[in-house]
Amino acid sequence: MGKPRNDEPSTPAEGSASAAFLLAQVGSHAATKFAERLAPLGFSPAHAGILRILDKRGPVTQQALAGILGMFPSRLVALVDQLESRGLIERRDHLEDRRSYALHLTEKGRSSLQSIGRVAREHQKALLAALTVEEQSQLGQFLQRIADDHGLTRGVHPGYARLKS
Amino acid sequence: MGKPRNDEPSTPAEGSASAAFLLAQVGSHAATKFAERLAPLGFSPAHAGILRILDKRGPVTQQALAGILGMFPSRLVALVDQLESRGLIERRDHLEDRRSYALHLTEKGRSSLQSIGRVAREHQKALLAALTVEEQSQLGQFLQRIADDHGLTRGVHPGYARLKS
DNA sequence: TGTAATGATTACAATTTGTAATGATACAAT
DNA sequence: ATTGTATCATTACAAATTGTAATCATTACA
Repeated sequence: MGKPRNDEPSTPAEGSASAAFLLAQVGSHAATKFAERLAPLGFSPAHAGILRILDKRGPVTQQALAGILGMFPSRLVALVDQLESRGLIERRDHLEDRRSYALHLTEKGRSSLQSIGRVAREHQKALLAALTVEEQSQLGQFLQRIADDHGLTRGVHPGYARLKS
Repeated sequence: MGKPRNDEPSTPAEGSASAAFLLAQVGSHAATKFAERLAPLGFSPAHAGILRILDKRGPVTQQALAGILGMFPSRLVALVDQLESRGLIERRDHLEDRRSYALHLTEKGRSSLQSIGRVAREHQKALLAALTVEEQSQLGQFLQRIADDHGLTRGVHPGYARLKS
């Protein structure tokens, strides 16, 4: 009954699924729940992702933003339209290249981002309620190490590419 | 610099994202990578899920299977067709109700399930390579507790409902 | 019996997602 | 300068996905 060795991965057989499966399962659930909490504010996860990136990486072109989010520029158009019509971001003229816009986060957008942050914290609290604070921190470290190991971009959910507008 | 208290969740600010976000991010990545490993065998995650459930929960009707997977019965038809045409499952007559079929896993299906299991273990090994075996086990326990806490059905990925045929 | 409900399937409508075409602009090479 | 090619945002369009409704056979209930 010793612990499994590294080259002979555990097959948790009955009772608990594999960590990899659980990761996908719980991750999907987390994404769904977060989207549900976001919906009342009129945002989709993709909206939140856009605001987040604009906040962190300053003004960018739509092309660059699409690249970061891993979605087609054509799909970004509608999302940007929606956020701009709500006054959360602005399409300002790009100084050096008149083909493109420089997307800016407005004050109102920054404020929305804070609301989103609050929702995210509530979400996290509910999601991880089964763990002690200490364990939550450990979980976060494990996940961050996995994410880094696989070259995942911080703050960019691979699923943005296919989360509805 | 003490640890955050429970009613004042940590905002990891810079450097590392929140555990909830990481969960969704890494989980999505895990699902994608698993699907990629499965593709060469001619399976989608949904296929694997069906075989898995038939193996564990004996013969079931398509209606019941759709319920378990959280997908529409109409969508299941094509998936079952594909698996049956490959001889991995069978639509046998239901003894008590001639409207429905009893879906059975064949020997060949059982063998495919083993191949899938091997792929899953390779996948897990690669996915969790950044963690020690001890940490992998801990991660699995954390995730299982979260999954149980939220009433997630063991072995059923919420995303099956929208993973391509 | 007959009337409503259920299971599998098919048909269809709605949504989502990827690609290609458009018009304006930039850049590189004459 | 001028011509050709590449890029950016946008639109138009095609393909795939997904949800709903209709169908047919069968079962359950009144």
